[in-house]
Amino acid sequence: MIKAITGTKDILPNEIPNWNNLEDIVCNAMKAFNYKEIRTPIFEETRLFSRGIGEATDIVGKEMYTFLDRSETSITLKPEMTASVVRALLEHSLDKQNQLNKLFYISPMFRQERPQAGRFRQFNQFGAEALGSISPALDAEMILLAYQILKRLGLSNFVVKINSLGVPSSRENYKNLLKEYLSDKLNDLSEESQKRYETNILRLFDSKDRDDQKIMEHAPLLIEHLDDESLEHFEEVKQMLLSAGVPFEVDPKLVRGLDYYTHTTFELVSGSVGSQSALCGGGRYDLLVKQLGERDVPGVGFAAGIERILLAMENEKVMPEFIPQIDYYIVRLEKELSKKVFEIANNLRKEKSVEFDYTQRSVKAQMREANRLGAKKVLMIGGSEYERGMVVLKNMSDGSQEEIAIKEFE
RNA sequence: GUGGGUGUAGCUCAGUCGGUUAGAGCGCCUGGUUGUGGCCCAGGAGGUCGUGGGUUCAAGUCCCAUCUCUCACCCCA
Repeated sequence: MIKAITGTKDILPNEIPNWNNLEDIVCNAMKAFNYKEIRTPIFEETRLFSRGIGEATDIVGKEMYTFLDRSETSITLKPEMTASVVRALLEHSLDKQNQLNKLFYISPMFRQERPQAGRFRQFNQFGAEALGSISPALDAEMILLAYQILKRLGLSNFVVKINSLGVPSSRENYKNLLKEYLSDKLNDLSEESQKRYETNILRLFDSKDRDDQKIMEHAPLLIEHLDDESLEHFEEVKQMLLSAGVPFEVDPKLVRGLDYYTHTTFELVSGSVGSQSALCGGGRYDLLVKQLGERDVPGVGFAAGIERILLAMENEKVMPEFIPQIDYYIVRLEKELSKKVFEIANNLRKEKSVEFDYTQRSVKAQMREANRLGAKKVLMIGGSEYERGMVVLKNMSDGSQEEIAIKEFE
């Protein structure tokens, strides 16, 4: 039997209402904050991601679905959306048409990792990007937006973590400080962390190695060595979150894996899913656009994992229940009336949802099916009523029925 | 890429110290009088026990391999 590729999933009809519900809530929230939807291709030239996300990141280094097409161009299925959105912005000069572009998306992404709870190779994200302003109000808005969406979906068991990475100049100073602190402890670090000491020293804070954590516990923190401008930016973000009533905690060790972040980074972390607990992550990226084009456009954004959110909703038992319903089921008493049923059904279908039996089942079986489908009303065609030009209309909720002229349905 | 667990009906699972026709619940189908659902009752369909080897008189059960799914590491949404 041919099966879906490892790490991919079919979303079956009975799950679709949950997806539609989530997408509706996302779209409505985005609309409320005046974000406009954007859709970009599923694949891009590989160098968009290698340049945009960063060669040293895990995503680019070992997780991308990359292949050569027939003209030998290196193609990659998008592992995240920010680089694509920025590409589209520059390609169509949206940044010149509007000073500020507030965009959102809902789209599948692809990463070749080992699947586990809350992690898939094809997964869906919704997210938002605001391009064109350095205002901390937008950093706060992103966090508020993500927070509100999760709340509207019914989730409560999650926390908002924020941090600031400052600007590159203050970060460089800090990195040197950190290197100095670690210089005599290098041999005590795990192998992985020793590598990161060279490639991306900030990520040492992420290490789950006990000994590493012990060492890092006393390390100087970036947030204590920010320049004044970065501090002020961060302070304003926090003030606005407070005034918006968004509870948050500052996590100085929150260092995100993508190269392009500056200033604010944040995560919304659930306590209701497995170890893949980040429902949503994002931050400010004032340098990315320049890296991909010649123009200098600041930006801030977030991405949220739909599968993880649905999983959290299930575990928190806040998934709304959707009971299937149709307006009419048409029961045919004599099988010679099949053509009549077909005609009436299609008339009703101009306005209502209608179903009928396509096989030759008994009246009892048809009624059972009507009940199974959640039909509000059953139209019975045939017998003496039909000869008098009437049909029986049965109300399935209370079992009452009445005769109505068949003309009403023709 | 590394490690642990798992695989029996459409679904959730039981199956004893290896022993004869492999079970349950749910779901599905049919029926419980001539043309009526939900509840109840009766009956029915549906399984090469993941796959391939091996041990044995005998394997769903033991051993090996392989695949699958799954959880965790890693990383992230």
